Amino acid sequence: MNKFLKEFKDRGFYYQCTDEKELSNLMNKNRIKAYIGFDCTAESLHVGSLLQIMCLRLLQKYGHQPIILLGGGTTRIGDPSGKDKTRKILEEDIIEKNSKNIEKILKIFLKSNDKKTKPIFVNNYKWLKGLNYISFLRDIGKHFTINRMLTFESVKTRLDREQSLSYMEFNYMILQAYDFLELNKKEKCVLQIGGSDQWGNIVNGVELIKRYSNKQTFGLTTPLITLASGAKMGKTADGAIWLDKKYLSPYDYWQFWRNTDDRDVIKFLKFFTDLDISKIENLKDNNINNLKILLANETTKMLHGIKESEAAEKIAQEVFSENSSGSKLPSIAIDKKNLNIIDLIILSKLENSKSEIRRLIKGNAIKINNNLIKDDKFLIKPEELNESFIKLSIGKKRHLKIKFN
RNA sequence: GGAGGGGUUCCAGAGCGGUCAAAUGGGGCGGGCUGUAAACCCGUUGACUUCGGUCUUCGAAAGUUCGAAUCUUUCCCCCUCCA
Repeated sequence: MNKFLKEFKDRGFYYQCTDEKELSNLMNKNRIKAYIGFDCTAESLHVGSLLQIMCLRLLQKYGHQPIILLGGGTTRIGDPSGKDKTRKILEEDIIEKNSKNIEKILKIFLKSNDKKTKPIFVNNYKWLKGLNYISFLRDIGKHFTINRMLTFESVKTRLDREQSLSYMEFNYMILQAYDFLELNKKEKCVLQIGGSDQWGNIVNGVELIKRYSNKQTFGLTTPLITLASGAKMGKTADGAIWLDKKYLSPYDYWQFWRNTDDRDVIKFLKFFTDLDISKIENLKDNNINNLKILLANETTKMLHGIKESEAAEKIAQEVFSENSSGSKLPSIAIDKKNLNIIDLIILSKLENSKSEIRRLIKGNAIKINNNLIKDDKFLIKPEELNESFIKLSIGKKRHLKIKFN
């Protein structure tokens, strides 16, 4: 089997392929170009897209060239796959802004120094915006039958549940197929990779190219990542795990990985780090917490760089060691004056509801310099402190250094 | 075009004139156990409070009433069925 495909499988990326054997042959013979599409609905990417990004990296590793298709055009329509409702349509300028931001994130993950594997960024708005309706119907539309389109999962679920599916959304799959055709013509792209929910859309593209230009192309999908807990990857109550400092700090990103469920750790090491498969296999018996730290370090390093990753690990050590002074913790500065505990926490912005703070105090959650605060009228007198700062703790995980000016 | 059903606190979902800041479950938060895991147990989950209470919430507005999430009217939005 082709080396790329072998590792693709070993790491657990593989779900389905339109013609694995032929693809393997082709990839053995040639460097190929493969693409993954990213839609521009959100202002940034989150860990939900990380597996696709790892696929792109893997392509580069084996000398193939990734194409990133930014769905500037298709986002204007909205993919009905996996959605039970029509999404609200975004403003044009927001889509443009989103696509630029997404491109920036992807560039962090992909190497650009080798000309042969340098990522190619394209935006399908470029070719979709100027499509002529009549000629599109004649050239492209004739290759699709409604009979078949109705059998696709994305369409079927909507119809089965008698949820409306607009004609606009119904066309999404044709446009995505057309994207592949366009990339095949312009860039000689022969492979589309995507999540398993994209299978239908990808197959459409492969078939369109077959009918339109009588060329063989391929589709490859990755599995939907399911967590041991059954939850969706990367979604927490606070929101998505963003791959952007602006929306999620490197420390919080590090913590996300550090808190991985035991049962998911090995899987994630294979998915989301560059560590050799054989090495990961050997690591299996190590202390699970050390593996989680390794996972957190590797993933954070890849996105935010080694410095941020090391800093995050150090902060974590501070935060979770029982009697630390908190010297390395994030800090804020406030004016030197007597403050009661509730006002102090409000100023720290760790909480913004006084009722909630009172509840936390009742629940034994608040500590100053590792001492439990029981009284919600507790007064902090900066003048009487030995140090120029205090460590404020809420629960076990939130700590802050407060300096008095 | 006709006939019904519904919009409740983060989510699902009870309540259908006072005892409702609103059952129950999920999620969140905090505590316990532990390993920053899972499972489990306990507490908590609108805001403010001098801890007595006070104020603001049940799609929107107006009204009936001593008193409305609960009744009436109008409006907006969802859904189901029939043609």
